[in-house]
Amino acid sequence: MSTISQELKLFLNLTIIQTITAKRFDAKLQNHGISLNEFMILHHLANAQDEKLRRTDVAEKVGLTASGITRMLSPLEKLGYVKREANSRDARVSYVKLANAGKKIYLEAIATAESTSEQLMIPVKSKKLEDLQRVLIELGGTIE
Amino acid sequence: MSTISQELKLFLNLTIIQTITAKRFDAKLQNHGISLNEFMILHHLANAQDEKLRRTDVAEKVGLTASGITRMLSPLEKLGYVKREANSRDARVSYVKLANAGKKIYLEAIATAESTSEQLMIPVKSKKLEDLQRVLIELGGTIE
DNA sequence: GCATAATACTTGACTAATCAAATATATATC
DNA sequence: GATATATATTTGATTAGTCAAGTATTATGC
Repeated sequence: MSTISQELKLFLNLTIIQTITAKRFDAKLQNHGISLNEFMILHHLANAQDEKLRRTDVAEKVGLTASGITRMLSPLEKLGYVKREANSRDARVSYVKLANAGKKIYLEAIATAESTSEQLMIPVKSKKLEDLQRVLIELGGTIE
Repeated sequence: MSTISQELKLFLNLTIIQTITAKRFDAKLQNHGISLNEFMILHHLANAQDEKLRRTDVAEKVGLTASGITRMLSPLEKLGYVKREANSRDARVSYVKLANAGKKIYLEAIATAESTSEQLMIPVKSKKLEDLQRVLIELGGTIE
């Protein structure tokens, strides 16, 4: 049996935990018609200056490529959750701005997100975050 | 600005950290021609009794669906990294068994995986895992 | 021991993302 | 101020996975 380092175990567990918890989270958010990544975009917009961000900044904040962001934003625009805004100083840039409908959905989804993450993180709370590896195991990590 | 709980922040950071680190990890493993999830399958097989597992067990261990596992294993079989084995007691079950070529690749990839995870987890080590949220921020979490 | 339900796996249709290339604009250099 | 390089975004082709349905087999209740 191969022995692997604590760091590698930790990383692998991070991976599987995220795979599993993201699915559960996503399923809950479907009640609001949005995905986890869409929720994350709305969150970043809601907390940004003027509730708007450049598309590359959105990409960086959610960890996707600019291309992926273009694809994700297109349906959100059609639904009227976000809108485009030009940058008067730089014509290459296109801002994404939170629209009213998007803000409404975001605020509704927050309640769901809070209760879901609370449920998911119960084991973390009880251990007071002191041992990440142990926590990851408790959350369902399969590498011990 | 909306205020969100520690648990939700933690979960969202877990998500983005994983998105980013998985990409880096995956890129490194490409030197061995395998993906992160393929590496994880080889790892579980290498550590299993008789170096074999049922397909559903593989699915559960890596957090994917049975369908996804079928699709992932197909190229690994073609490459001769894993092979099929029947279960004499239950004809529904098909074992996945680590083949020699697969073991070889796994052992080679381990070195890469170790050095990559070590690099990725440097901030974790230094903080001795005591504060997960702080660590996630240090790893690049964008929700503070 | 027969009908019903549960389990293991595969397949077709789809989706969310990637990458590489294309377009448009802005910045820097000489 | 012309040319080369860098940045912001979009698009076509591809990929890794999902879900729902289908097939085969096994387990359960009467």
